[in-house]
Amino acid sequence: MAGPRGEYRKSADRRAQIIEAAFDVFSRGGYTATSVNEIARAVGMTQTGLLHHFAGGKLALLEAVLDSRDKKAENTLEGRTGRDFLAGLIEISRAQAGQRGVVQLYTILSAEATDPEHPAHDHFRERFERIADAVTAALEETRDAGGLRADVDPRTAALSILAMTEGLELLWLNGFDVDMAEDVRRFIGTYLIDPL
Amino acid sequence: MAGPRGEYRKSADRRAQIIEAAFDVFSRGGYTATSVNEIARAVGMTQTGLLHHFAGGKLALLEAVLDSRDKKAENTLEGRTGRDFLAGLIEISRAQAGQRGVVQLYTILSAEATDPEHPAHDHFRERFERIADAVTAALEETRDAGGLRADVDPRTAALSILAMTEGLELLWLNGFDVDMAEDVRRFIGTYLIDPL
DNA sequence: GTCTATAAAGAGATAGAC
DNA sequence: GTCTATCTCTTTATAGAC
Repeated sequence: MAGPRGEYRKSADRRAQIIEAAFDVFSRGGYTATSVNEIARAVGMTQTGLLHHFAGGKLALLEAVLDSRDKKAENTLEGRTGRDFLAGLIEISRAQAGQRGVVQLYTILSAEATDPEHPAHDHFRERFERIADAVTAALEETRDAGGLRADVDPRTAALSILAMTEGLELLWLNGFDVDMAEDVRRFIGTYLIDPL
Repeated sequence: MAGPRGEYRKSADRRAQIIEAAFDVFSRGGYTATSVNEIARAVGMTQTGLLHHFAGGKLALLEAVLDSRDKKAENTLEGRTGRDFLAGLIEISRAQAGQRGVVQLYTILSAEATDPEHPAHDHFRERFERIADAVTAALEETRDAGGLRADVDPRTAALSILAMTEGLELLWLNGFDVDMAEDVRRFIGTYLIDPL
């Protein structure tokens, strides 16, 4: 199973290179405020040359960027459950502090995609649902293992944890000196019998 | 001290009416994705007719909208301190649930204004600073009255409370069934000796 | 105070040459 | 695979009539 060669390989490389550049530019201005031409210039091409690689136009380009990033992020939590999964959330928060671009991309996009007319609206709603469900499951597993406080509703708690994470990112992006990982750790701890 | 009359009065009314419409439209798409023409149509004017009332163009219009909203919001917390101020935060969260427009305006704008190049960048940074300072002061007052847990740093806690509030708003806008006021109440409670 | 007309810039998309 | 050229639409802003 060797990778593509010759012309195909060249095209795939180019595509990856474009996605990388698009990620940078989208990260600064979100989707709407960013032009394809801006991305094309960043990668040393013209607008038309770039769009040749993305049949669905600007939107297909954004989706390619999001797919690429989502895949990278899923690995940290792969196969973890219960308290171990919750600890993974803290690790992710810690890693975020070194990745302003990713944080900014998702923060700006998930806010502008709040509008049901936004092309990425469904993508972000589903993404939040997926995360919320996974955290809920981890809290339920923790409860079954006797590690959750008695008065905690897993779903409500999961949404609060997600909210805290997103909110801290917003403040951090605005230049505030917050320790995202530590604050998340403390907050998750308020739901547990033994702190993390 | 009667208000303006005749022609002046008419102009001031028109201005207020435009600000109201601009608020609605900005609330749906943020600043960048919204055109002046869209707002003009909403108020039954042309783009040029509208801009006649706002010398600084589109940006002056946004600033007028934000000024108008900020003034309305300040009243709830006016003159309150300590635990009473913290209770005010919960009242505000409760009120938000009936004002999707305001929440959406501030959520989208504070995310897109994360970019230092954004015209409203300074406005939002300063707004967050102001809120963070006020909450920090309220927590310090609560500590001086013996109501704060011993290991709580007021500034860190204030930022977490602000983060939680913003994050809950984002989830709520995305259609999640969160009880913003209740979740904020519970979270502030984790810092206090007696819950609110 | 509001309009029409228009300028000047920039967007995304397509056709077709090489 | 990438380009130039071009279309069409939309943006903000200005000039000037009424």
